[in-house]
Amino acid sequence: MSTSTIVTMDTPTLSPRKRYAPGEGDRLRQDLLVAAGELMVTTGDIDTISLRAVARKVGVSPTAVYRHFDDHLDLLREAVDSCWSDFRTVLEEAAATTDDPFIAFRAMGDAYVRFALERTGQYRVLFSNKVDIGHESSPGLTAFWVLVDIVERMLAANDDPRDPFFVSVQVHTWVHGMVDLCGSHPGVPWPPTAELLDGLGVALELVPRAAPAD
Amino acid sequence: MSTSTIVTMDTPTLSPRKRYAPGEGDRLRQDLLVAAGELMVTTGDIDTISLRAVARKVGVSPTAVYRHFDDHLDLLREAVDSCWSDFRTVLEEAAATTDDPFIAFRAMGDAYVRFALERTGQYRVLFSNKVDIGHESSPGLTAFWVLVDIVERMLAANDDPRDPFFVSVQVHTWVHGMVDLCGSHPGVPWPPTAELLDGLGVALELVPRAAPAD
DNA sequence: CTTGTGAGTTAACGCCTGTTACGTGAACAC
DNA sequence: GTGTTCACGTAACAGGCGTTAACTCACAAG
Repeated sequence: MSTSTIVTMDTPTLSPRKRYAPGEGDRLRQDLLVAAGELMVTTGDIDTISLRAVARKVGVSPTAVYRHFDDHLDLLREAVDSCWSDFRTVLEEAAATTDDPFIAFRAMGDAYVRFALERTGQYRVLFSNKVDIGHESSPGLTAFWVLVDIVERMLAANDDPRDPFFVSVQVHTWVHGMVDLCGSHPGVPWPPTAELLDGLGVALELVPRAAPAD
Repeated sequence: MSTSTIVTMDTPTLSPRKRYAPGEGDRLRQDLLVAAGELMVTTGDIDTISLRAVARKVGVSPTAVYRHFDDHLDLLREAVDSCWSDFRTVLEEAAATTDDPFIAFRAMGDAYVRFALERTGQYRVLFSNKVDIGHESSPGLTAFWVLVDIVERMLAANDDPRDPFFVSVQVHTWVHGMVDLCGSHPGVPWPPTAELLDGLGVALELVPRAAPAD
């Protein structure tokens, strides 16, 4: 008999998985990336994600990975890239809902916080990535420039002479600190994130300037 | 012959290490903690620090660890504790150099940033620790209350009615975001940290209030 | 000189890992 | 029907890991 009852770590326990038809083998590639992304959610650490674990989650043998990726690192790199792409899309869509920079700013902040707190593991992989994946900064930077643009428009509306880049760095570092700290220390009685976001806008004067009393 | 030329991963390449004399075996315990701390500096991730790697760094066999620690997790937990203790000492000493809360605030901020940027790996272990070490929050909290005290005195000096705890959370989240982001993405052209710290004090109004023009 | 004993070491176990070489079986082309 | 090709699977490798059991060996006490 070729089938045994022994369940090793490599044999999936359920869903014997029909193999994809010839020509659409690239779908497995996508499945592997999704599985890697899901593993990030629970581990929050990229170098504890083994090639075998990803294959196991999809229900495929470890060697099947090599048909679609050069090696372990290549798989992880692509998975991180696709995660960056998700994150960027979320932020850009939130920012594009309105032309009012103040509203867009808050929408972007909310989206940022929601992503970071709902998909904490992935967020950690993106931002506390010590693995040298190569071009680590560029995918995140494109979303950052959207923020700089919004900040620029807010400052202009307020006749505020501050440097938009500097203020954007202030915004991003602060929001990152909030979500990273709250996400990693859930036991601490943090103030609600909405309140913290409000405080950020007030402290950095990124709210519509009140019309002077006439 | 009992000595072979084969260098396995467990045999140290240099310094055959004299064993400690009877009675002072506890010194190896300390050596192991120091070695674990040094590994944190380079890895920044606690669960890639293997028991064997720590033993290797000290120049001792893996099993020697078990004389001083229950198991792998016990070793890591003690190492993290000792790292927390270092960090707390640095902050408290910086804060205790003066009675002026505004000066103490800045000194504490500088010390925080310096620790985080010089010992990035250890800082990451302390604050992005997803391993459930048990009492994860308490050692850091004691240093946090020192901050709350300083903030309280600053607010009092300024007749500022804000909640010291809330403001302290704002301070800490922001500083954490700054050092975490700068530390993990060294390629980005960050503004100087001193400038960012200044901006933090200004934005959160944690500077001596200017005397009203008379 | 004998006898412990403290401070380690050696050998081995079972497991998980990335990676290679090779096999297999179904779908399509002709 | 035959052959090829695509989409995988099987078996095996070498090496790292935590952990256990048993051993060694210098030094101190009596």
